Amino acid sequence: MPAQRKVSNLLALAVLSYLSQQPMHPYELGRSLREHGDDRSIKFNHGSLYMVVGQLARAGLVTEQETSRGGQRPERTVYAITDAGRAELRDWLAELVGQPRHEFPAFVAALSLISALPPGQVTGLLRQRREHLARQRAESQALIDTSLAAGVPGLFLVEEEYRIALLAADEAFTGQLIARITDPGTDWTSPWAQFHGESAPSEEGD
Amino acid sequence: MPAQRKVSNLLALAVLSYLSQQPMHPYELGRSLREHGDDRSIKFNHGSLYMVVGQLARAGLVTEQETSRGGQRPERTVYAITDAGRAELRDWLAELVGQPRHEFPAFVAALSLISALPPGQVTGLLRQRREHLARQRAESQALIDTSLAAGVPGLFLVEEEYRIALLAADEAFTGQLIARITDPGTDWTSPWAQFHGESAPSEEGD
DNA sequence: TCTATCATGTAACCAGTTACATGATTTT
DNA sequence: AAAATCATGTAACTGGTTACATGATAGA
Repeated sequence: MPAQRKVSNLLALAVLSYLSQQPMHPYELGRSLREHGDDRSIKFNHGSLYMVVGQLARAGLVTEQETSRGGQRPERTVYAITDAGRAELRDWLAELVGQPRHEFPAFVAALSLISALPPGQVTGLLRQRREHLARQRAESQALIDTSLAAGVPGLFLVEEEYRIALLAADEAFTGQLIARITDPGTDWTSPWAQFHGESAPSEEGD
Repeated sequence: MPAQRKVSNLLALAVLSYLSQQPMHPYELGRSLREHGDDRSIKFNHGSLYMVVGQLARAGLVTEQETSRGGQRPERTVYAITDAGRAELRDWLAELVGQPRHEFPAFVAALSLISALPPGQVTGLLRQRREHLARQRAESQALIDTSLAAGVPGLFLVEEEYRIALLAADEAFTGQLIARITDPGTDWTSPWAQFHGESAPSEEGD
């Protein structure tokens, strides 16, 4: 087994990465993450940042560097990455890139139970889905375009391109699924429809 | 905002679906889930089942139907779905199919921080990744083939086909990314390599 | 100057995982 | 009959989210 990480939350990876550039206090980390749009790639909220930084500190991957009070503001604790932290960052990143793990997207769960809805309703929902996906894809593309125009190097936009690739594949799959359900030649639609007391859905409007 | 679900764990969706067929006790639910291979689509373990069933009961979406003791075995509590539970099942499924939510796959996180690794190492890792993906895709395909041969209707294998579609897209993207990094014509590889004190990686072996 | 928003952190709560417990079968 | 595995559940712990608290600045 691959040596369970002491801190498994992916937010910790981002924290290590940012701290490898320069020491910061948690709030500043949050600001930086948002500014760089990393909140699109890594789930986080105010609370989880403090939690993760605490975990990293307990694990010895970061240390309190100074506890300064600027003016009358609450104490801000600045953290710095340690050598162990740098090693963890490299090792963890390498693992994530080199060894894809089995994940559980919500749509997979939904598909595995899809027979609980009648096929007529499902085709409608799938059409809706396709539109949502197209819109999301367009948004991602727009984000890339404006970023590039603003001078952001392409290297820092690969994750967005990856997202687009997945969205496109999802869209294509969704379209094919609609076709298969509405295609009267398919074997599995009729029993499905009958189970729900429906007749097979027509192929209008695809 | 879309009326936060009282129980948000996707395992609960599967539980509702299975209980809509017939009442069962938690352990039996677990067995059924594994037998149908739903553990590939929905993350669960022994403990989380009991938790989720408890949550569903508190939310009124399922009820204890009977508490039978068969022989000397520990008490088995059998649960049945309620009308509210059936409504929740339909509504939740419809939402999941019709409105794709923003998700956070690990590889997206890794890509967003990829500049922390030197490009030479990254290309190697990406090649590794591509092989892993190909293997996973082959496994999924094999699973589909044997299931179909065993008489499982295609309707119950769509989620596996979806997974294959995503894996294929991922593979393709990974290949293109390797090409872009090793392509000496690309603008973003050189500064990246220099930042790590490397020369740009060559395009051998792709 | 009152109100809103920013900046910063802590505490309480809930969800999820791991470990424990125990009687019943089956295998050796 | 001892050991392993199945069947079933509970309890303890850890991770994550939401809500709370509070001084500082900026806008009305």
